[in-house]
Amino acid sequence: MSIKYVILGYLSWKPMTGYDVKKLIADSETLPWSANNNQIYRALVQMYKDDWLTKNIETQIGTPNRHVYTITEAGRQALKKWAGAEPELPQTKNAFLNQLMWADCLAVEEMDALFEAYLNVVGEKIFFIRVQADEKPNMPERTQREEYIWEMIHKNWISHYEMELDWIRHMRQKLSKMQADA
Amino acid sequence: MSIKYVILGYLSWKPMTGYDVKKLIADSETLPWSANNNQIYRALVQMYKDDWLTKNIETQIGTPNRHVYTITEAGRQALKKWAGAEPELPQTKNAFLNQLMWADCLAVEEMDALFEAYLNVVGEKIFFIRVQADEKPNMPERTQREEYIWEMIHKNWISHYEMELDWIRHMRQKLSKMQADA
DNA sequence: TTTCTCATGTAACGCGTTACATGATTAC
DNA sequence: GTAATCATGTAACGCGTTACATGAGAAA
Repeated sequence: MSIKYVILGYLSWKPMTGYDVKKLIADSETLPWSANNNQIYRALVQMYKDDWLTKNIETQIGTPNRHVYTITEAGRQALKKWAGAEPELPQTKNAFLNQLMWADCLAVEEMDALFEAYLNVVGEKIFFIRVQADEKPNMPERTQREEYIWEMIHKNWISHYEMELDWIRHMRQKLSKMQADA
Repeated sequence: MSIKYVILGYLSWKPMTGYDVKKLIADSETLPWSANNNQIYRALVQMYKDDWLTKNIETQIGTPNRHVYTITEAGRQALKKWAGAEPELPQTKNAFLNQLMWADCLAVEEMDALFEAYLNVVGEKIFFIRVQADEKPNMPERTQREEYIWEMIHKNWISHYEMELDWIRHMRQKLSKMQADA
């Protein structure tokens, strides 16, 4: 997967500068990038060279000039092609599961503290995803279908993390029962 | 997260060569590494230098000598420390969700094909995780607790992917209904 | 005869991250 | 007076990947 298409996607809403795109990516609680300049500005330059974007430089005094990029027809076609491409598996790195693999050396209280800590980080994440959904950026007019899709993407993330919570709670209960029985 | 601790974890079962560890990682359907030599052999050398491992070289004729690594007490302590460390959020890169964000340009049949394809890749993944669970590697004797934990890790992955399936099916149905109503 | 297993390692490269650099304006 | 916002970009680095390199013995 490439961040290129995410940038291109946002530019399909309206012309923007790298700085604008950066903010959109940074504000997202679910996009898997930290919105660093290095990637975004390079990607814009590359897509400009590939004629996926046109550039309009607005000269300013004091601050750096704004490089406003606009998606071209070729850009829209590249985006569409990518949107319909063969889907990949989601790739999850769950360090917590790897910790658990070797966690049997921990005492009962230590493991319980680990569960508690995991509940906290996941719970917080859910909270922030919900907050972000309420503070939606300026979106263009959208079809009913697109609105539904975005809602479902949001639900996908929420379900993902809530499953973690249920899973941990279930495990914790079972383990404390095993402990009590022994 | 570091692959170091996964290697260390396997070595806590029994002494092994890099080649052995590589196979264990490669056979795993859920560990997020492709088991490449570059990482594994380097990690072993580094952990040996840090005195987390000792090395015993078994000379052979014809094939390269076997470098058998054994975990030390310092190694076990490092593993335990890591196992009890502050858990991180799982980091998921779901390219499919990013595709969907800009998929409204697709025709109804194209989007349906996309859903079908995603159902397939996720379904296959579930299948392979189940297969791998049946062909367990030679594991050491384990406590009841550890066995339960490993079972729950397995369930975590399965639930994760089955949630994807449910989610897609639900979405697909809803979208075809929206299509019919319009 | 070709492929697989055993067994070690290196080279080149891509993607992503943090931190650095500059500098005016506006808000607290 | 300090911090955030606007706005562009570069440098250094880490982690991970594929591919390369070698070479014997066993299996298909």
